[in-house]
Amino acid sequence: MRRTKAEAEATRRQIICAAERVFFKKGVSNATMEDVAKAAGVTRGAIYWHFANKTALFMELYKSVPLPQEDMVARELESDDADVFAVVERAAAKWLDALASDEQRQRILTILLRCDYSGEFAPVLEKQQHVDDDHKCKLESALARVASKGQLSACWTPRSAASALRWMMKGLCSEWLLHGRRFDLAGEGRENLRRLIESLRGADATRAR
Amino acid sequence: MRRTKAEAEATRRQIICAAERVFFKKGVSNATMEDVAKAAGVTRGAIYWHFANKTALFMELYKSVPLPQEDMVARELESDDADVFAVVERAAAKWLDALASDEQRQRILTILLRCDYSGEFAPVLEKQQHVDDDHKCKLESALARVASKGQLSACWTPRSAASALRWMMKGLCSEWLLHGRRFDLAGEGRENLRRLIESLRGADATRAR
DNA sequence: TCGTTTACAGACGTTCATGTATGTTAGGCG
DNA sequence: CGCCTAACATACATGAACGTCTGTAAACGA
Repeated sequence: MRRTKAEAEATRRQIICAAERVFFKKGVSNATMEDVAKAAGVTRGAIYWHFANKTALFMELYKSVPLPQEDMVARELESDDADVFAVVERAAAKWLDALASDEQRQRILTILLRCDYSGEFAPVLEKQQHVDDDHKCKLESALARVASKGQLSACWTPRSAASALRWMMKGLCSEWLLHGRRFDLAGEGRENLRRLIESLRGADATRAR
Repeated sequence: MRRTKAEAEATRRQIICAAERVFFKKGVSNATMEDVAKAAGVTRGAIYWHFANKTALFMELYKSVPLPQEDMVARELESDDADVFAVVERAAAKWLDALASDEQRQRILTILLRCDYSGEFAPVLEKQQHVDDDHKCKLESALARVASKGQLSACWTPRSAASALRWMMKGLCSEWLLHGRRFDLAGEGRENLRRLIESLRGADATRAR
């Protein structure tokens, strides 16, 4: 019953897919390898062949999902003449659309939000921290350029504006994912984003449409 | 070695205190009753005497910490002539101060942020959801009254403003607790809150100090 | 075509945490 | 003052999950 290379790759994908569903349903720490094996229609032996342990499986899921930061710090942000606000709004909206229409991505992000990062998964949290820091820096310096052109409302500093944007995005997604996706993420998310950005813009905020 | 009532109550508190430290360090799911017992200087027998199991211990911790919502939906908010913005800002700032100066509260909230709510702890998450909903409603209706007086900026609706406020608070606290408390929570938190609220206020935002 | 290795299934041994059951001692109460 | 029970400590039984080891049949390379 030796499988061909293609078949092996297929079962590997089955295992990852099953892990995603099981982790989502029972939580990472409560899920057992046996659970994942059953859901994938294989035995634990197969899983241990493809992955070292549960941590490795989790890492695989973590690697497989694009985070909002990757989109939001688009290269365009670095160009000096870009409309930073528009770029950020577009990128965020695009990412929200992608999340809203991809159930798999929803499950994986939910898993990442719910899981316990103490112990074995601590490095993941640390890495996430660095990604966050980096994203914050990029956003902040872009907003600093905006401010130097006098296009940032007097209410805000580059730093606080960057924080507000990031927290808004995170709060939005967290609430949507953890509280049962009870509102229209793409619609309301985009709307709220737009409102915040309007507030960040200078005096022309009130005459914007 | 039968203890007096007072002594028993003391060991009970020791256990809770130890659980807090151990849960914080190893995470709820990775922590064992033996760990907690050692940290408390007792045996597992003592813990099982005072608590049914680890879930009960966790619930005890959950009950013991005041959440920001309780302060933010102060009764003052319901009074019709109150300055809603000022009330919210003061309540939030007060809560941030309390958190920043109380390490125990920090640890407990960190535990609650990190832990895996699938399975046994799911009810906690649900309850949290209802508290959140309730808080959102209260805040929203208060902001609706503000809007009816024309004191809410044209950029915002009551609903989006309430969301923005809540997400800002959550993002602020989450980042501070999960990323190693690397900034001044009370100071920067209050500052950002103030900026957002200034943006929520009407046209007088720019002439505010 | 034949040996080797891959891709698993299944069995095994071990660890480890949990919950309970029992033992023990002293406090509180009549 | 003596009994009962509170407040634990200790010992025990159980089971679940893990990781490994062996078996095996077929794919793949030479």
